Amino acid sequence: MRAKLLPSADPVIRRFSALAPLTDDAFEALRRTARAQRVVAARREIYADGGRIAEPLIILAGWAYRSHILADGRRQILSFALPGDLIGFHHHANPAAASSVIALTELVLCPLPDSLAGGIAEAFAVSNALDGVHHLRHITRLGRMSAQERIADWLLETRDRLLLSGSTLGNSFPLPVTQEFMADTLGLTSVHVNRTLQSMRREGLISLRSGMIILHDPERLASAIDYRPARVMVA
Amino acid sequence: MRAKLLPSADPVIRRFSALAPLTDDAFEALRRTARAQRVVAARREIYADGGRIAEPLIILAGWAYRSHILADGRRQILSFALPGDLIGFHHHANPAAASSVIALTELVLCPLPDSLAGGIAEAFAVSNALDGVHHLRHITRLGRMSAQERIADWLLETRDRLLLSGSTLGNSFPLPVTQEFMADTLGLTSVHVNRTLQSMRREGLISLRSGMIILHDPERLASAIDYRPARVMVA
DNA sequence: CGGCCGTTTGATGGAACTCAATCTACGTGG
DNA sequence: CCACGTAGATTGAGTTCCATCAAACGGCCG
Repeated sequence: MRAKLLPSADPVIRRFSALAPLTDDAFEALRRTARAQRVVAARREIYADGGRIAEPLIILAGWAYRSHILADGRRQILSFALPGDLIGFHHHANPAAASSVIALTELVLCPLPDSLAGGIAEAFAVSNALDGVHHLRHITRLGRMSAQERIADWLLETRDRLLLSGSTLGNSFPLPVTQEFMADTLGLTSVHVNRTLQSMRREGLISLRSGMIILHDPERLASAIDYRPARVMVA
Repeated sequence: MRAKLLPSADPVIRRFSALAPLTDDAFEALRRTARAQRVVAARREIYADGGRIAEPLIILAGWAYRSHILADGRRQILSFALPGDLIGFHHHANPAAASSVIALTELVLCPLPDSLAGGIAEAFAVSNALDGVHHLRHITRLGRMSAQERIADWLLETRDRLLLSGSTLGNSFPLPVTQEFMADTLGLTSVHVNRTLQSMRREGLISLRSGMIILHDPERLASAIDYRPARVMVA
């Protein structure tokens, strides 16, 4: 376990201001709420499937995942929540969680700012819409792509999302998921994920070790599967 | 082609008042806007992928579908929009369509009411949240269910959605989709959908002819795959 | 140093795909 | 009223991804 720094509001501010123009007051409001941070251990459940969503939260650091478990134990991971992401945010009263949200890594969370003025409300709406778009893309991924395409497409999407909050390092980024998690995300088995990753390494597309991944040529990878970034607003 | 009746606001009113309590004014507003109906021919595109969403619409009658096409022609159908459903509704400015929406059957549409007071705004928010839940369920369906489970689960969900607007007839309901469409929805090929449907017929689970389907024992079917209805609010 | 979690490898099986042909229902024009 | 065209459903044979089962391997931590 490495030394723990106090996470700043940086990823959040970067992401939200990329989603909507924010005023200085909005920046200040985000910085203020980020001070009210709480830490959640890995594997802790944040929202339970079917339970009431107590309170929306912002992720300052760490990854969470949303999942659904079938009666016989099969698990589907629906999405990941990354630094700067919003979870449990809804436009209607008494929202029930449609799935569990669980901390994948240790998580640093903070509540929503008191005021959503200055563009924050718009950023939240866009963030929500982006989540929706990612869900739709995941449907296409699962329904109509091969194992290698699913992995490549998901890696590129994850990279784009991390770029938004400045959480990448050149062509590499943290990937704190086991092959088992990847399998449950992409509708495969961990054995097949393993073999597919190996073949992608052999082809020189990726390198993967100790929780970090390198995409050696994201553009080539993207054009190979005709990947294009998600968009929720007309240019 | 059968004689065409003027579609009433009935399915819409039923559905929305099931989603949120509506005032008499709200009923009246819905009835009023339903008179401004327009007809769209089957196969006509309503929103184009990536294009700007001109205007949200309500479906008075008919089915539409949302789909995404890959570069090599593979198609994934993301969802269907049924009578009483809302399409193109967003909480942020300048929304871009994340996918095409196309009329599956002939469609009767109307615009949103002038005022969203009296519970309509809340019903819209709940309707949107329900769509989101259905997308998540579709992810699980595609990622972790067998062909027969996918079909059964999707039929049960479609039935529940039609029940909301009163568009079923006992245990049967209209199903204006070819096996090709079902395949592109469920991540299968039409050949395999055909064989799976046949086996379900042989087992006495369903009957299917001329655009209508009968689920002979929805409860048995539901318990066989541990199906449970979608919910977006705590009881 | 042992236990555990995650990765890797091998052998085998099966659910679903592909390709291709036939069948059926239905609408259309002669 | 019937020949014809077409879209969709059905059937058959062969194939391929990906799943399953099982075991071995590697790194990390207590």
